[in-house]
Amino acid sequence: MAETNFAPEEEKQSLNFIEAIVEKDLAEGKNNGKIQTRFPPEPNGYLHIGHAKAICIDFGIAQKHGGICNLRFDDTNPIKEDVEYVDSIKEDIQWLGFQWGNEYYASDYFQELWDFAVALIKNGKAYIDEQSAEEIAKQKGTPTQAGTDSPFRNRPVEESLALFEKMNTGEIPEGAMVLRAKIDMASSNMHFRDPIIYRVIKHPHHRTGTTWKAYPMYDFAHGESDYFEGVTHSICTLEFVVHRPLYDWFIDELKKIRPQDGEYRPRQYEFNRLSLTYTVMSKRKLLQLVQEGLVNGWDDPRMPTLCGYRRRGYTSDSIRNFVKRIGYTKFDGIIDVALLEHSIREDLNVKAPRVSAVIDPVKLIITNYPEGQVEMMEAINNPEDESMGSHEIEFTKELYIEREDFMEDAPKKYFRLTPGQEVRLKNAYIVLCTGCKKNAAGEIEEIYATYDPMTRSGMPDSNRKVTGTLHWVSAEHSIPAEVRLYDRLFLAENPSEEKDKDFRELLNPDSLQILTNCRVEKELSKAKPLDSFQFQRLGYFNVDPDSKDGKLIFNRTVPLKDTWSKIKNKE
RNA sequence: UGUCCCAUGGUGUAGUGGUAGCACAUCUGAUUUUGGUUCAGCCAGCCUAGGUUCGAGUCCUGGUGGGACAACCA
Repeated sequence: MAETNFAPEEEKQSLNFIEAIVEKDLAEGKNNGKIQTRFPPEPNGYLHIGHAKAICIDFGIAQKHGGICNLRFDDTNPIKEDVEYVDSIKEDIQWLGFQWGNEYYASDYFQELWDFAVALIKNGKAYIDEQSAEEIAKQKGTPTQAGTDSPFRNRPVEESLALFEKMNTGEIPEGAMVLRAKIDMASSNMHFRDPIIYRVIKHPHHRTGTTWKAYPMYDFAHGESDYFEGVTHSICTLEFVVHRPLYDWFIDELKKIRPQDGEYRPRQYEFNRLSLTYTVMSKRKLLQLVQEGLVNGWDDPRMPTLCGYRRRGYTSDSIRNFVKRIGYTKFDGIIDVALLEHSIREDLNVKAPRVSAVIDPVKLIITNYPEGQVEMMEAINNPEDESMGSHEIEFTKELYIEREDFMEDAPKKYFRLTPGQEVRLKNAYIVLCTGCKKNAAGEIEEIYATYDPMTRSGMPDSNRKVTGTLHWVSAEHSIPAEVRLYDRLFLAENPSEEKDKDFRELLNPDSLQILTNCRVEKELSKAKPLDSFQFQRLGYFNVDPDSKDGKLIFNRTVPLKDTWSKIKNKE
C-alpha cells in the first residue's frame, strides 16, 4: 500500500448523550476524575433484552473509561424477590460478556438506611403516619391538584422515633403505619408530596431473613446506595426522570450527615427504554406468561428474556451489536424487530456451519442410480469462512427433499423440481425430474428423477447452469429429528393505545410450530446443546438443550430472508 | 387544567450555528452449488409559526403532537 502523508482518518464514532456527559465530566475532573456505574436489577424476574440495553451502557461506559461497574441487587421488597432470580441475573450478565466489579445488595445498607431515616426524623424531616394507604393516597391530591397535610405530619419527634422503632420489632401490623419524608404536599412533583420511605413487611427477606420488619422504599434506597458505593453516574430509564429531584434531595440530606471526600456527588441520567415491535417486554406480563403456562418457562425461545434468546440460538455478540445499533436517546420510539433479526443473521452467517436437514420430507428416488451404492459427497461447512473446513454426506438412490421443493404444475419462476426441469442437488448431481407417484388422496408420495453422472460437484460438466439448487438427505443415512419453528411474531399485533385490552389476546397462535418427522444428516448426531447451524435455505437452527440421546430437537433461531415467498405472494 | 421529558426518511439513530449522514426495512440490478450471502444502486427526512443571525435541524418564544408523574412496586 502506498504511503501517504496523511494520517488515516480517525474513525469518527459519534457519542450518545450519556457518553458525551461522561467524557465532559471526566475532562472537567468531576468526582475526582473517577467514573463508577452500577447495574441495579431487582431480583424479581429474569433479565430481558431491555435490560441488555441497560447493561451495555452501565458496564460499557465504565469499561471504556477505566472505571468499574458494580452489580447491585435492588432488593428492598422481599415479597417479590427470590434467589432464583439473583442466580439467573448473574448468569445472564456474564453470558452477555460483562463482569461486574463488586456484587452488592441494597439490603447490605439496611442498617445505614435505618440510621439515615432516624436522622431525618430527628431533624424534623420525617414522621410516622398512621393513616391507611387509601387515606394517604387521597391526601396526595392529583397531578393538577395540591395534596393536603396528614394529621400526623407535625407529631413530636420522640413519638415518631418510638413508633419507627416499633415498626421494626414486629408489633406493628403491615399497613398500620409508614415513615414519610416531610417535604411539600403542594409540590408539582407528586414524588415530593411527603413520599413514603419505610413500610412494614413481614415476609422474610431472601438474604436478611426476619432481621428486618421495616423496609425502605426504592426512592429511599437507590440514591443512598449510589452514594455509599461511590457511584458517579447512575444511569437508568426515562420513567425515573420524575424521581430525580427526590434522588437529589435524599443525597443532599445524606451528605449532611455523612460527608464524603472532595466534590463527589452521584448524578442520575435517563435514557429511553427499549421497546420492540410485536414483543412483550413488561416484567409483569412475562411473569404472567410463565405462571399461566402460556410459555414453557422463562427460557422459552419465544420469550424476549436473555435466557430465552440464548436458548433460541441468539448469540451475545448479536445482542450487543443490536444494542449498539439502536443507540441511547430520550426519544420514546419502537424498534422494528427486523433490526434484531438482522443482527443475529449477520452473526450466524459467519459462524454457523451449513448442514443438510429436511424438515418436511418427501422421498426423491433417483431411478437410474445404482441400488445400494453410497457416495460420500463433500460439503463445505461455511462458504463465508474457508477455515471452517468441510464434512462428508452420504448420497444414495433414495433421498428426502423438502415437500415444498416439488410442484407438479409450477409457475414460470419456480426454480425447483417440477417434471421436465433440472435442478442441482447441493454438493452432488444435477437431476432431471421425471414424475411422481400420488396416493388415493392425491398427495405426493414419491418423486422420480434421473441423475447425470457427469455432473457431480467438482466434475467438468457440473458447471452447467440449472435453475435451482436443493438440499437433501439420504433416506437411509439421515437421522430423525424434531424441529420447532417459531414465528417471527410473538404477538400478532403491536400492543398500543388499547392498554386495557388483555395482551394475552394478542399472542400469535402460530408462534410455535413443532415438526416431528424431520430428517437431518448424520453429522448432526455429534452436535452439542446450543450449537448453531444453517439448515441451508430454511434458516438458522440450534440444538435445544432438551435434546437427549437419540432425540434431537432443533429450534429455529431465525429464518433466512425469504425472497421466494414474496415472489409467490405477488402472483 | 399542573410539572417534567421528547419531536430528523417507513423504523431507529448522527449531525462544534455553515453541503443533513448512517443502519434496518422496501424496491432495482449484478454475482451465487440453495430465491441465502456478497456487491452496486433507487426511493425517502429536519412537526409548525414567529424571532435572533450574513447563515438555524441546531439558539429563543409560542403553537401542535407524543410520553411520564397521583403503588405501603422497582
